Amino acid sequence: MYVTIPSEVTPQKSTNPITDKTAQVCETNLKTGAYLFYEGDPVEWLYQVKSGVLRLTRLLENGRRQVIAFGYPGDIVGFPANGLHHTDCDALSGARLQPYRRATLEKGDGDPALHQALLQAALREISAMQDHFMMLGRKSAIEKVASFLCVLAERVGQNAAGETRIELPMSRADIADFLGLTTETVSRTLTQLRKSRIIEIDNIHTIVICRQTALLGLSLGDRD
Amino acid sequence: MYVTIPSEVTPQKSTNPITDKTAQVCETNLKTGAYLFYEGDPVEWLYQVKSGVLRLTRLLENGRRQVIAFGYPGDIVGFPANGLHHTDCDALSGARLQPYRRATLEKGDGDPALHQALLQAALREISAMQDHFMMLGRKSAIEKVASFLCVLAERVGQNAAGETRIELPMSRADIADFLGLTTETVSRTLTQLRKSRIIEIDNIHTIVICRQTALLGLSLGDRD
DNA sequence: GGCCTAGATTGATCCGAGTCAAATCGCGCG
DNA sequence: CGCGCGATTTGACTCGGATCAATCTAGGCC
Repeated sequence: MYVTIPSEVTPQKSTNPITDKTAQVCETNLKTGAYLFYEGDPVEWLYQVKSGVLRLTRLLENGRRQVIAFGYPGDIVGFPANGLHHTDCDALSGARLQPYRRATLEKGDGDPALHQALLQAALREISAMQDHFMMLGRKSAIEKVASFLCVLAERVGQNAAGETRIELPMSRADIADFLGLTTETVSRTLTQLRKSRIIEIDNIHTIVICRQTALLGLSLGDRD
Repeated sequence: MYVTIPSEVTPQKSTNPITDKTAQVCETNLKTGAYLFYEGDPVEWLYQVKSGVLRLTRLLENGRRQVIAFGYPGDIVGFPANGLHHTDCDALSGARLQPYRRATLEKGDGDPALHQALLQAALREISAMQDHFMMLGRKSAIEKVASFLCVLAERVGQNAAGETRIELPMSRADIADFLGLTTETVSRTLTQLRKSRIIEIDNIHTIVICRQTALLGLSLGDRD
């Protein structure tokens, strides 16, 4: 899940499942907390998330961490760079995954349609990451948090009675490391949004967006 | 040019020219300041930079700007997302470019080797952008500037008498927008590096790195 | 040469987010 | 049920980098 600027939602939803009529390999499962791969591992498979949420992280030598992305259903993770994984990847909640052979992306042998789909996914990822640059480089804490919630609402929000409910399987620290903030700042910002009645915090891992338009405005930098 | 963490230079240099024995299309030239494409344009060509430096930028609605990347010789620019360019691109200095048809990347017809090379370039770009995430999200001003100079030194530095000289065709504002800083902070940080005799500022667009090891240390977050 | 101007530098001040610390919450477990 | 511990929230304070403003510099041009 790459946080994109809400105003420019990609026209063709990345949640469309890749055609799996030719899938040679069965889905696999990954338990909560289990690792799918580590940075430096040789890439043998790419994975499309079918259910659950993955976390992709990188560590800086001095212990600082960056959450590169959250992998939500529809997303494809594990693109190789020089044949190797360049992030760690583990499951925030039990996940079902559809593996695709690395050769399908790189050689295209076997299934041209699948090759094509994987290639397009890689190209979309480049674009999504560029959106994330704006986020990390140029947005304030409240804009970052508001953007994050808006994207999640768009991707996995459950609408009911004019409100949108979203589950946050990740910790505050994960959100902080994704947005380039500290846990304290994430927590304070959520409190601030709650106090201005834009969101409700149902429980730590469930947020209800009450005033979507206001949140969207904040994510774009409108003064409160 | 994507700023990567100096300690993990990609083993196969991205400056290796893609085989152009089968290049159907001649090189094209781009004058300083001229635009190669704009955000939203349909992608017809990808371009490999042969000489000169390109600048890829995105604008946020409220005027804030992010420099996504600088395109140095060997880099490939113009990867499509849903068939469209997702950045503006202009030349910081007169550039020679080798165009490749978009179909060569996406369909692979004609030249499988070229298709393969473009695909690998796209995958390397994903990895390079993840490095940049660490930069934008987790590094201080001095670490950012030091990292930037180290990468440029590695990519295009001219070694002489134990010193490395680098040309900066971009303005301080470009560097700032690339690193997620302000021009003032970039300027102050360069002054600070100059005063601690780690670099010399020959003229505004030429920097000499005197103490490469110290600069590398700063880029990794060692306390000065 | 001398002016003009955009870009760069430097200075003073402010503020947002980080840091450090303490209190609180929530859940698993004996 | 009460305990213990990690995650979260809240508070007080600090500081790095932004902001606002004032030079300074170097080309470009007459």
